[in-house]
Amino acid sequence: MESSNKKYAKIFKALCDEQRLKILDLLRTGKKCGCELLENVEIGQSSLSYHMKILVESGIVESTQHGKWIHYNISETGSLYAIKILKEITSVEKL
Amino acid sequence: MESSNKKYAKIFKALCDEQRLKILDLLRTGKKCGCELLENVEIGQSSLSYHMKILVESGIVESTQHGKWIHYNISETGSLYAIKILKEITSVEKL
DNA sequence: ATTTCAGATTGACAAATATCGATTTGACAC
DNA sequence: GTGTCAAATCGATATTTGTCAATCTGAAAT
Repeated sequence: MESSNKKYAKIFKALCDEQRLKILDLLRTGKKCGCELLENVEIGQSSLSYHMKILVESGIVESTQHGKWIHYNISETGSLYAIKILKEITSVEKL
Repeated sequence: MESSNKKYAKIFKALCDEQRLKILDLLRTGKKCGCELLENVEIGQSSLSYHMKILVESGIVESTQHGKWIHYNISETGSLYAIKILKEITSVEKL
């Protein structure tokens, strides 16, 4: 319960950067590869790769390799988990 | 829609630090003043004040002054709003 | 009006983050 | 194999964040 905070912080850390929120927004219209994302974001390739790693490790985004491309999409499981956690940590205990 | 990302990032930024999650957890059992929180957290008074400001500005926590004490509590409105935003940004558009 | 105590603010500093350009890796074509 | 293109990694750097100790502010009590 104490140490879950580290895990939870990691999830919300994925969501506290403007670039990553922009990327997430791009993914809302469906699965996209890195180079597609790169065209719609104002950062370089290495920075994009850095952000994608954070998003994937948070569980909110998942990636699948298709040859040399990697396709990214919003993970429903990961998203629902994040929502569950958010509800939990903001719920006031009833007496 | 583009610039809301800044606003959203601010909300999730409140949740991406272990100390703040710890504080939120303490508030789950009810309204508490700063000095009470201070006793249960391993940081100094100025750091606590810094974190409380971030939490309050995110809308997830609200504060009320009682004399020289300030009471903090989890805001239901703010929490519901955060949940709403999280659902939105992770929802995949249906065609 | 002085003292006391809760909380905010300031200045300094270390650690973590986000960025870039350059290089490396890995898959597919040729 | 060689070349090509997507993505990862590395090294350097600027910015942001979290922390502390010290000081300031503001309310309540004496």
